Amino acid sequence: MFYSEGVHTVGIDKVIKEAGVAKGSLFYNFSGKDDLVAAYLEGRDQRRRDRIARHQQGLKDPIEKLLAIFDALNEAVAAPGYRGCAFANANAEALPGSVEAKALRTFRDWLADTLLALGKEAGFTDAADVAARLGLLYDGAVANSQLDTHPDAVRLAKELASMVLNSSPRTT
Amino acid sequence: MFYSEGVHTVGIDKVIKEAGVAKGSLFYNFSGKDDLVAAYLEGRDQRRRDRIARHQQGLKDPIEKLLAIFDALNEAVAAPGYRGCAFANANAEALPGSVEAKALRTFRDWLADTLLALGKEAGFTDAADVAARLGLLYDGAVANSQLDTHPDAVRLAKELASMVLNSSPRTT
DNA sequence: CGATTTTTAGACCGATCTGTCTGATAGTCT
DNA sequence: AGACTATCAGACAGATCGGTCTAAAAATCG
Repeated sequence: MFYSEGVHTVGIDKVIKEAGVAKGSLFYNFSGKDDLVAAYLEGRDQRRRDRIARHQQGLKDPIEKLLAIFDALNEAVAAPGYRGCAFANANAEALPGSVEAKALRTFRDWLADTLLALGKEAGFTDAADVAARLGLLYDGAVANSQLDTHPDAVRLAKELASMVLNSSPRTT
Repeated sequence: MFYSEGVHTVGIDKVIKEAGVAKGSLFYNFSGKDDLVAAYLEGRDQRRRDRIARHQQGLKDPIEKLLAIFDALNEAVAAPGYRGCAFANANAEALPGSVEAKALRTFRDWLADTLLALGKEAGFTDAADVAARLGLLYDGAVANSQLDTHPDAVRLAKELASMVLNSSPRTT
């Protein structure tokens, strides 16, 4: 519900009704709504990383691993009810320092690190630049899929990513 | 305030206090908060289109006009307090059919139409494909700038856009 | 079994939300 | 001047918000 309707829009009462649980139980297990939202976002983060790892499984070539990230995204986008990046959405109306902002930062940093590490592993002369370009394409695919419900956005992004990877100079 | 703090976060009372206006006056001029939000988003839409038009001013070549869109974006991103696309942010926690959703659709449709029209004007064999790629890069630049505060995202996107434009087949 | 933990339904709290209403005041027209 | 339009400050309403509390029931565990 937080994902499909928005963190602000969904109140505690809606949550307990949907979960079929007493209000007291919720606050017995979570210190407050912030805590609940943090748990929601942590779950999202974990599942997203798992999905990427699953699509990278068995691949040796770091370039293929980079491209597999787009395959993982493609799976997510194709899922019914896709509404874009949960972290970006939650952050859109959250204040700096909020749990939403922290969750966003956690994922973004992980993504940037992952792209950079794979770029280095692949031997790109300017791995940071390659990582930045891929990150841009990733974000573009996410946003475009959400805002225009364009089914080909991810495929297009992967295509452009291939182009970037093929045209960037490597030491090896 | 709607832009920097979020539509849901900012209440009527905050608005009238900041505007130095009486509550009655606000509801005398606007039928409700939705109406106020709609006006806010319409203003954003107008200013964004104006900014793009300004950057395209004097240019004849449709390809240069396409690239000028990224220049306009660059100006917006560089402005202090940039927090991404106002429509996307407002829509992140809005329900389908809301004024936020309508405003988003209006701008997105305009952007898609504009890209397609310029692509056709430039004589691309597959103008729809070119427009889709540019849209993807545009969205990527917006999202990346917002989520990572990456100052070079727009420049990078324009560079990739140039690559796309140069490598796409044209009839003329 | 007894002791402890967890869940239950729902009343209740104070704060905040959008929106209304009042009655006076000010500005703008002909 | 007179009629109309707009603004004012702020009390008020009804709903909803996150969160607390109670007292009983249920589940868990040594």
